[in-house]
Amino acid sequence: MDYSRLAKVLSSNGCSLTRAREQVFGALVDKEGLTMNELIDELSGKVDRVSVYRNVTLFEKLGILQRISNGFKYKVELSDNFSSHHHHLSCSQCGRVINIKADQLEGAIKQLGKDHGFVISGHQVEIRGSCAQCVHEQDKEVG
Amino acid sequence: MDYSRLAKVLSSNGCSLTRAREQVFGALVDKEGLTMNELIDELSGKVDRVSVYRNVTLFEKLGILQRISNGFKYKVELSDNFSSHHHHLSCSQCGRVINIKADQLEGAIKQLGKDHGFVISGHQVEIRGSCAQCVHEQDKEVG
DNA sequence: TTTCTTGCAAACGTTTTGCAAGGTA
DNA sequence: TACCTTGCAAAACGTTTGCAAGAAA
Repeated sequence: MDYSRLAKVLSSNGCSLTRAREQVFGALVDKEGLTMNELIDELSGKVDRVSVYRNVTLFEKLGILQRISNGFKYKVELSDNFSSHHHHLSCSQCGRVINIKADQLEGAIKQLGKDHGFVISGHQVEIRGSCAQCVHEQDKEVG
Repeated sequence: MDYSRLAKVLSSNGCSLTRAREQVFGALVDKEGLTMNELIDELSGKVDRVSVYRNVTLFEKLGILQRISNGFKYKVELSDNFSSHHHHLSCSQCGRVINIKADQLEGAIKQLGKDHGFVISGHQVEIRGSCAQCVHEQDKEVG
């Protein structure tokens, strides 16, 4: 695992790359968003839940990760700096959050800000429904 | 206050229009979204917080109200059946959630579902930033 | 050494559950 | 009567705080 970019962001903010931070970061690399509980479970025995919370908060402040809406809970995932800007399809059946590119949305959102004199600092699009896989499973059951 | 449509939805689902439900519904009419605490405070002395929660849950199930993301908390507002479909500008400074129409987004979102074989049941767009009023206040302070 | 981090325990705010009493049909 | 609904108390979560011990510079 390459922690050099992480280490750089941390050290330039007066923080060090500790074992716990490596663990939290490592648990998020190449993953779709995780709930706090999933993240805590995955790190259980390795990092205390309190440290998970503290480092998630820190990482968010440093722009290392972001929270994404998932129903009325949230999930965490590495931020655009460590992955790339995208939006989410939330499957209500299996709970997956699928990352998608959505260039068309970006323009429409910028325009809305302009129309309403609103200075946009960020946005989030959550599309709820059933993913292709769950729809497929259902079709099999019914058919 | 006209509760006839509310009564109709309730009774067609085997529920009655009680005093508490009138109160909860009434507190939401013609309002931008409220947090649970705001709603509970507004009904304090009139409806117990537990009943507020229970009826919010019921109303959501019956499509009477919807929860909207606000940061990683949520607010509640009457659903599209009792108001009209719209999206939200969340001001991070004053906390207001401003309702907007966003026709351009609707098409883009539908298309995304198609592209990914995803059956959309609902969507939510949250645009965070500073509302015109807060930006204006700030300009005054600085200038 | 000095400062940053961690783990544990305990506090907190939000939401849910159990239950007996009060309404409604 | 039979069922719904409410309020209260208490439990269950998710998250944060205080503090003393452990790691990093």
